[in-house]
Amino acid sequence: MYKEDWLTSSLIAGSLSCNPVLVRKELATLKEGGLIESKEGKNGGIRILKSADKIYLSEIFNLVKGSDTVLSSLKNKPNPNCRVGKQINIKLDTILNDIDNAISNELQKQTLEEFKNQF
Amino acid sequence: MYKEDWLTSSLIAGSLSCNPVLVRKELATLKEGGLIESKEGKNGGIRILKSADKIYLSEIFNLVKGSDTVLSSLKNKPNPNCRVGKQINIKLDTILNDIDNAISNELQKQTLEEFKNQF
DNA sequence: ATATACTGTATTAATTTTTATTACAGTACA
DNA sequence: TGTACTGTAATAAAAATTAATACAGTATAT
Repeated sequence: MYKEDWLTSSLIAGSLSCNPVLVRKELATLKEGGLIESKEGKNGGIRILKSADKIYLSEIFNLVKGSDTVLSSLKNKPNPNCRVGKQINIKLDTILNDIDNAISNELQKQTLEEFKNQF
Repeated sequence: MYKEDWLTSSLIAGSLSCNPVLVRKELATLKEGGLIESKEGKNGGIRILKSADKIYLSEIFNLVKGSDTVLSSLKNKPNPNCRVGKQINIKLDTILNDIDNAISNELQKQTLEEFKNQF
């Protein structure tokens, strides 16, 4: 097993121009989703676990997205005594979920391998 | 012409629990798009210009969205000496635009009138 | 065994973005 | 001519994101 197999969070962070801790946090999500694995200790790091041609961009999207809808976390607090306000968030949430699904469907058209091969 | 025809930014802001100035700014976009009209001066305000059953939610989305893509403003600045970094934003932008289009298509399924009638 | 270099995670600080506030010129109405 | 709006700019406050620091736990190599 070569050292180069494992990318460190520092290396990735350098490439992205961001903080290694942020990388480790975000990648924890991909790890939970089974897309990558990580190894602690010296010469450790992160590497892809699932074959890139089996990873659709939608899978990454849905993992990273988490439980919120993408376009809003619906933090507005309308008047519950208002006939519309009482229901608006429920109705909006339906649309927001439809949007998430539409995005997911769009991203299902391309695998990570296909994306990679553009370069 | 009745006073009630024109909603003031304060009234709308109250209903949304936000600031009237914010409402006036956002609605300026809808005005440019021809969805609403506004009247200055006493008893002025804002009212819908186009019939709600002719306004698809996609139209509102595209106006409010502006020129950026929804999921990112691509403010990352990858290394231009990197073979991937050099092109990544162009390739990502393609996907981000596809996503915007997918959202727009989804929102084209419903008019404002149909949304309103849920209440 | 022991120094080294990683992950994982928590806490706090800094930065950026969003929203609110204040102010006021311009306008239409009564 | 006073009043109540919009439109817009400038600044302040709040919220969200990102960065920095710290350190326990762990695997490797010597």
